[in-house]
Amino acid sequence: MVEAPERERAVAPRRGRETRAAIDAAAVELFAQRGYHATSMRALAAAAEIQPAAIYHWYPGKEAILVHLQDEFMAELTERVVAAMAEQDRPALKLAAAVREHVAYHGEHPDEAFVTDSEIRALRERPRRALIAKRDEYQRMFGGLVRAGIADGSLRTSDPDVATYAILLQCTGVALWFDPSGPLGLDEVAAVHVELVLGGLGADRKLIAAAVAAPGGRG
Amino acid sequence: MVEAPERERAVAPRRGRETRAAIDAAAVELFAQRGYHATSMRALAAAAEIQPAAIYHWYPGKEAILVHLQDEFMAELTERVVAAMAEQDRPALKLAAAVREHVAYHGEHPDEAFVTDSEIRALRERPRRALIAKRDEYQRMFGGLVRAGIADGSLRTSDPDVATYAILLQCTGVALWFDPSGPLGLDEVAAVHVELVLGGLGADRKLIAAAVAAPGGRG
DNA sequence: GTGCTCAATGAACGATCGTTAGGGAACCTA
DNA sequence: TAGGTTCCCTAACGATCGTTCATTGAGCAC
Repeated sequence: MVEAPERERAVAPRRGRETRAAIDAAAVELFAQRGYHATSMRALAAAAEIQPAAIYHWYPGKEAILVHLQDEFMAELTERVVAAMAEQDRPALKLAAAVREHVAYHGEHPDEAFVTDSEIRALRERPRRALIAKRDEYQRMFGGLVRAGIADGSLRTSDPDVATYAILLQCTGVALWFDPSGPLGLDEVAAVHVELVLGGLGADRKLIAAAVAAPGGRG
Repeated sequence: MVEAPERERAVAPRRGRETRAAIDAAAVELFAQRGYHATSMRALAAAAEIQPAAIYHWYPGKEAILVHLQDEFMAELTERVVAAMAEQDRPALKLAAAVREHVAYHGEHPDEAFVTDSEIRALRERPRRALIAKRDEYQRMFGGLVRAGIADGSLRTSDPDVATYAILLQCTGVALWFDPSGPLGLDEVAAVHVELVLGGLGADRKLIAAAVAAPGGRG
């Protein structure tokens, strides 16, 4: 029998769980840069330096990568914001801490934030509903703080729901434009947002100054 | 000769320019709902009730539909906001008018707004650069108003650039959540945003009340 | 060293993608 | 009514998509 000519196999080193991390990193970057549908499994594999079929050892399919990424982001974001809120007592200061942490986390993880927000529609019914439920619950936290601030007289707005949407949108948007090498640091950007949010809610200057000054319980 | 059995041709009525409008309408809806890359030319054609090949009579390709849609939105938005600004004299009131018009237009055309904002990355280099240039110019208009308001002493912020980003993000976001059948009308939502924006910029209550009250020069 | 699991491979599947070729019916103009 | 143009069709192109298949080499337990 004639032996088939030994073709070299381009064997990637066996990296175990590191491979999964490489897939995740590639997915975050490419989904954010080009979008979920514009990113092929082959492009993902190339960025992770494996063959396309190897992805299926770690994930059941393309959508599962997206779901994993979004779930992780929402969980970590929620945990950090809840923790930041817990360090304050007055509603307006809780809101300020939440805004500060929300901005900081979005500035630190802009790609994850962008993918989580913008690729909801890429999900099929079931996981989409689940993610939207988490997002809604997260938003209700902020809404509750706005209402509590109004109730105790420190805040004021002609519509708490609209105000809540506006607050979250401007803070989430930081992920779209913040540049770590720009003139302002993340904590400065966060402070500006605290000022904008509380100002928009009619807080008095002393309260705003106090909220801007307090660095998330670390002071 | 044997005649081939006459198969029925599914002939759509000739609609001329109406067909183009149907393609545009289908594109706005489907691009907004599923995303540009997730929308096939076949899906577009089905929604417009024509065959896929007919699209190429009106557009040179898929990207051209997106470009047309985005250009039209940016042009109309800019025109309306510029006109609204022109009806006021003081910077803070110009800003309020711009915010009001920006919110109104986004509330009226949420799909177009969303597609224009979120599908920039789907464009190839050339049209992407062109759209980004228009968007940046539009943003600079708002930035100029913020700075002018600071210069004349009616507004105040610790960073005009961050404030400008925040203003545009919260107002643009109205396209994401506004529901015409909801409890608030578009002009009410716009008024809330005027209040939030000017409040965030430290305007005094009299100024805010004046800006909220003035319905875009019609009073 | 023998057997088993893990992590990865090359090759191929059917489906769908954007696009094009070529033709024909409807409409306008003269 | 003849001729040209407009509008839309059917059919198919090559490329690429997400995914599956059978297989293989490395490393570990006994």
